[in-house]
Amino acid sequence: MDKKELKKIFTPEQYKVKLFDEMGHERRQCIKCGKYFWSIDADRKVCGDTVCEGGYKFIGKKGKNWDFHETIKRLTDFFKRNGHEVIDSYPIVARWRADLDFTIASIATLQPWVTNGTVEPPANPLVIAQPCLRFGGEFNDLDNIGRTGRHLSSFVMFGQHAFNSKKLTNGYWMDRCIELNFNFLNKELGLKPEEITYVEDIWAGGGNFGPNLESMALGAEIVNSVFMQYELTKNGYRDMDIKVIDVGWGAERVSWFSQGTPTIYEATFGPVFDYLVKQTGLKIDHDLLNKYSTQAGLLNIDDVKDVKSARSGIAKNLGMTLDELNERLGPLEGLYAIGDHTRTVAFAFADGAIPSNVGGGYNLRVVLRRVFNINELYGFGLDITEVIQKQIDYVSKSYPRLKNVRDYVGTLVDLEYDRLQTTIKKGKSYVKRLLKSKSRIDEKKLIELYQSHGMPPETVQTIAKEEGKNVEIPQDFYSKVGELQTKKEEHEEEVPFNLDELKGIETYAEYYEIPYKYESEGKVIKKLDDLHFVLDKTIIYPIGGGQHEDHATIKVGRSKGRVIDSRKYGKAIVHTLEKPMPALKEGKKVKIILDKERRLILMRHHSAVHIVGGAARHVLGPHVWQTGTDKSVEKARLDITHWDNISLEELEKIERVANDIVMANLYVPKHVMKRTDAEQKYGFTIYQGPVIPGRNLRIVEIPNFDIEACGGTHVERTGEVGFIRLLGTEKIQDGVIRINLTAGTRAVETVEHEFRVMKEAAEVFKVNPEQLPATAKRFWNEWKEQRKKIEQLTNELAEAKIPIAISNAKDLQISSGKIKLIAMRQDGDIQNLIKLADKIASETANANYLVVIMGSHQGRAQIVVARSKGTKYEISKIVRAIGKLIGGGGGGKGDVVSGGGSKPENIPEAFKQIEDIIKKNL
RNA sequence: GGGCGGGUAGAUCAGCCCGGUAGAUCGCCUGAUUCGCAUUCAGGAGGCCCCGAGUUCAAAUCUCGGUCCGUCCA
Repeated sequence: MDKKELKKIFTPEQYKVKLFDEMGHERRQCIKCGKYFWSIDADRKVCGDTVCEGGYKFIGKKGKNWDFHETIKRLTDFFKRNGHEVIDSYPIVARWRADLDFTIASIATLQPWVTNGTVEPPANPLVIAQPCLRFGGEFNDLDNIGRTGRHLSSFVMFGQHAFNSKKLTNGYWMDRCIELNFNFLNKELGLKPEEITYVEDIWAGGGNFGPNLESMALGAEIVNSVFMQYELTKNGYRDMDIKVIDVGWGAERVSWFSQGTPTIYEATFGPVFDYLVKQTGLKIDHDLLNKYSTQAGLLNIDDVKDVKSARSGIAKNLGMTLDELNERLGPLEGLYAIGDHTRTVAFAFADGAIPSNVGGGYNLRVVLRRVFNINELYGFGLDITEVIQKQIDYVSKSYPRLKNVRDYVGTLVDLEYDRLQTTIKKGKSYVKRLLKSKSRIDEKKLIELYQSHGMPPETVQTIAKEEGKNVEIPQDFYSKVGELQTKKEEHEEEVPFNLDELKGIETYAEYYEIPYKYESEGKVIKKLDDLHFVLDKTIIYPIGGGQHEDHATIKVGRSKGRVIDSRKYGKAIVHTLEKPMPALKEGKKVKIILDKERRLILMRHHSAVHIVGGAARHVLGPHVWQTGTDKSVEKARLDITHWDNISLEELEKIERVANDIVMANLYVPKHVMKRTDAEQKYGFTIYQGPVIPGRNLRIVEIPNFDIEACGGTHVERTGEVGFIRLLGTEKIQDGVIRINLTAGTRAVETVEHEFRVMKEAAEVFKVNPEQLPATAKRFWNEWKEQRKKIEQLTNELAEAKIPIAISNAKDLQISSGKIKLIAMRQDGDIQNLIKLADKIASETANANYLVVIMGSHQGRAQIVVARSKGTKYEISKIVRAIGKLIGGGGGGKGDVVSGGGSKPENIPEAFKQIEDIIKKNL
């Protein structure tokens, strides 16, 4: 359904809320844009949107003058007074969402579980001052940040949410929502009733849609109240089970509106902006800025291409060209962008995001690099780490968690700066080399430079200009690059049976009760086919949370079977048999005898991963988050966020801390609790593992060390893990390090294996393992020396033979004249033979000599044929012919060619035939 | 998550397409020039060509796998 079709659904009545009725708001159509709006001002002809209004009217007009923090406080207090519960903000890194890297809206924190009804809302109605990140998309091209005066890559969305369903009766709908909205704008923000208009529209997204009302005043859209009401179906649409009020107050926008500063940036960054101006000594042309800002609202950012043309339109209105405008406002806009980007980085770092070459971390890298580039471009000379620290100082008044990153901001910034410098340096020298070797760099090369070496075509062009060469950039370069992007194929996991059969079937997970229960009974409640069945309760753990599944022997009466796979589908746990078992029928009782060894290893590995994760956080810092794990019978692995490779010292430290926890033999309590309670009690660090749906969370707690929501099987006491051995680390991607480890018996085996390897190596050298490194080094060096000496000696030996060989040359008559043939036997490395032949060829330069050297080496025959330098005999033919005789071939180009074969015993015969071969081939 | 580029002397890189003697520049060492330094000249040392497997008479070069570094996109 497109918007036109949707519009038919919404009648004016649907928008007519109680407030409009009571206060006498009338519905009219905007003479500019044609949209319908509600207002009590009878003279009003336009809807109030910026474009229709002809620009911003609030700029330069001091309102309530709320800064960033006060705005949040005012909003919070207002809604608290009006029956809303205040919820702590979620992290900006959306770990609970598989489909998002970052939190992009306040409602995202409640999706999908609250909005789909799995989980009750933490409160109803509620408000949440949620920091959000938006790096791209139609509304937020990074390039435009700083230019439009109102766009931010990070912002606080003050979410006002209410939920309505049969069960959720404490919510409210449009009437109350707009009443609150009006009261806030009027009584708190101080707007006159006639200044406020409400514009009708339809919101749609994510398969849902509903009406919405945009609150406008003084040429600005202040907030959009969305009423999520319908969901799309195959045949149309229907009411949602839970209707949701989704109002996202832009804290920065409200703050800006109340201050009337030229742009949102002065209003938002507060003292940080003053700092930036002071540090750079930038002189701001206030007159121009004010004029520009009033009109900047007209920049139609729905279409990125339009920003340029809209800007030149504004420039024209201001009586200058676009270039002039860019020149005069450029540095200030750069400063705005730096303010925005550093704030974003501070928010992202605070919740554990790390710049990377993959995923959301890449966005962060791009943002940081833009900061460096802008700083350079305008010669600001800002200390970026310091700017970020200033942002932390300011923002942490409302978001204290930002302070956690103080210690490592500098490390990350420096690391990223160095990386950028290296990339630029390498790219530059590569481009320069290309320019020297090739006369022009074509489109294909430009794309390669950009995609593989990070060199934007503009930079390539600049460098080329410096070298006095011209490089043409295709107009549609970036879209061409985009086209090359391969579409990714999504392949769904194949299920060997019909999932519908599992509807309403539930297995009780008995494995949680006592982790050391190895025998139990269950009843077959569903048999899907010969191999797959479901029990009413089971101790066989299904694969999940990175932990591999249990195996078991099962008995039905006297017949036995093996369970070799176990998986969870919805609430049912499906076991897979090794081979069909006729005795196993629905309704039958089954005895389960768990594969104890396997369970123990998996359990130890799982607990060990928690312990090592805690140890890594302990040793490396609070920025460490788990991004993935795998626990198999052989080993376990743990992926964590960290900006650099883990050094051997750090690894040893982690191993020691981990084993300290093991030896402390701490009790590991597990408790199932409400998701919202767990979040409140332990914080969001419980979400280390994969996304866990559902109302309740199982919390696995290693007291004062590591607390995670986790559905795996775990030891009762840490001591049962036995021993943890770290195998090593690898860098999966920038910002993610994998730690491989083993625990318990496997750890002992690991150490045994390491010891054996070392012992065997030491035995070869006949030394103590202690002396192994020194001895190996010595042998290595000696080997290199001796290899060189051998080479040198064979060289000398060969050289000594040269005069004799030359004097023994035999005259040979061929069709084109006379030649002198040197045929000699020399065993040894082919390289040496080649060198010998080359020397003879040099010494007999221009003298019609032909050299044939044959010999054996390591059971194989080798031939080298050479000609006097300066002659042009086709010797590759000769070597190929000889090669055939000794079971091989040969070839080459130049004065020396080589070949060989597998039959050294034929060498004497080959020598006999040499003259014939030469005569035939020359 | 997907794609692309790369790993060769202490450093920066060429050679790879099209298999056949492993190179350049800088740096280092020695000698000459110089009162000494810089300079210049002459000579020299320095390479498991990332690792492993395959193809081949022959692999830095071709194929496959791994590893490390870089980069772009979603």
